[in-house]
Amino acid sequence: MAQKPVIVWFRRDLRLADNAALRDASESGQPVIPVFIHDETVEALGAAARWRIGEGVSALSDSFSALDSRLVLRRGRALEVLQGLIRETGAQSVLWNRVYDPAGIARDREVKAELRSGATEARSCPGAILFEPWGVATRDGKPYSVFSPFWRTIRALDPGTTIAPPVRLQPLSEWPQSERLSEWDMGAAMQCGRDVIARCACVGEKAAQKRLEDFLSDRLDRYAEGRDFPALPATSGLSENLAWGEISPRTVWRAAIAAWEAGRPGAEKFLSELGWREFAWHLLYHNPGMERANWRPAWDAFPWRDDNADAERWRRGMTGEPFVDAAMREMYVTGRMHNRARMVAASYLTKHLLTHWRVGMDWFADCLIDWDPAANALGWQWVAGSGPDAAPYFRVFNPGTQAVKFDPDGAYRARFIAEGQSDPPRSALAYFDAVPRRWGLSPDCDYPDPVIAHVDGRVRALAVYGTTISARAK
DNA sequence: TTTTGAGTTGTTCGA
DNA sequence: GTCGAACAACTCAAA
Repeated sequence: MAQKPVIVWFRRDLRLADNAALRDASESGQPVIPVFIHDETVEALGAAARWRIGEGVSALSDSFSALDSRLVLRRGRALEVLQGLIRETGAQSVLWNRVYDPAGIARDREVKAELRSGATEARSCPGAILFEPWGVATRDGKPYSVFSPFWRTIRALDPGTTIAPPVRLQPLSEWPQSERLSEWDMGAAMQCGRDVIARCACVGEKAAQKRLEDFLSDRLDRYAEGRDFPALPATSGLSENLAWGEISPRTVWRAAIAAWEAGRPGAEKFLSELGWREFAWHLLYHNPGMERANWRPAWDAFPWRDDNADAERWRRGMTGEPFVDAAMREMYVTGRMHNRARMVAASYLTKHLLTHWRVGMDWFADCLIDWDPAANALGWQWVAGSGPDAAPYFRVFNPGTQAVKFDPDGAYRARFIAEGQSDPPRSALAYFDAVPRRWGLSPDCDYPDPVIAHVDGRVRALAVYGTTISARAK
């Protein structure tokens, strides 16, 4: 009897465990063809994210090799690549795990319709979030737009058990051709930053699992207090792996629930952070416009500046505000930024520098290896004030006060700002290796004066809010 | 339908 | 140094 292979199309689910599409394919008894497609959505990723997904694909490829299988790599429009593979292999079906961003949804809808019209089974499975967005609603049947009631609801739900990774996959008699990952040169856009960030990245399914285990054993109990201090190793660091699906949110959720049931302090707080990730994806699903547009229309009247010279200083970690600059440099050196630092840096750009949150978000998209469109749309709009949170307009972070509170001994700032230190640490010097040469930065230069004094920035921001947002409400 | 309580993460000022 | 109040008003979600 002829083989009727099943294609499993990998996208943001670079793992074998808790992978519904892969499970269904392997249980079909047919040969499984795993494929990753370098399509326009990969092309659209920022520099660091594109490099990072390449690393994840490499690790996934190794995992399949260990199963005597092969991850097929192809470049092109997803539909055409899949149709080509179907022709070449006689595959009868294509399975994948859903994504929930607007561009991904549009692509997948077309792929599904076209494949089905060609009499190929095309089916998507859940996996990138805990609950399907259309399954969580208020009593009125509307999607939640406030976190607390959303959280109360999903906290009581059960996302189900995790799926074991396949032990073996039905072999294929003849493998379709694969492109080489090295030829894709996924780090091309990163220039000098690539080697610096590579030292900090934690790639692949095994590494993600270990990260989770280490966090639960070493750091969970102090998570609630420690998570606000960017110099401490207090957080899970899993955003990087969750972003590319190297670990499933359900795996993390169930581990955290077990810790909570064991009475571990910090477990509830950690769970709620998973809740925020979930909330962001549900919001984006129901409000696809919020990637680019103010969630509160009243904010369309706010005279944010487009890109400008101050914003450029912000990007370069040269605002003269040490906590903000440390944050921006951390992103350049590690590809990530501590959550508290993200808030302070974002507040500074949108309020002190009166620059549109999209300008900052676009930069984050280019620099973060844990880039997540939903979390960033929510986070940036939340800080800016335009998002679903009703943040009081007068909430303007004071970078100096934040530093005193959350970096009391200056360890975080010293870690990433070399200027003024007689013997700066490697992490601070690494910044100068990572940034483009044309910026002309050197650790021997003087640290800049502040772009704007905090008091002046605060007063200016509040004045603009007063004459636009709050005036319109009257 | 109407009412009611509540709402991630802050800062500043004055007692 | 510490503490409470003011900084606005709105919208959501549930009863």
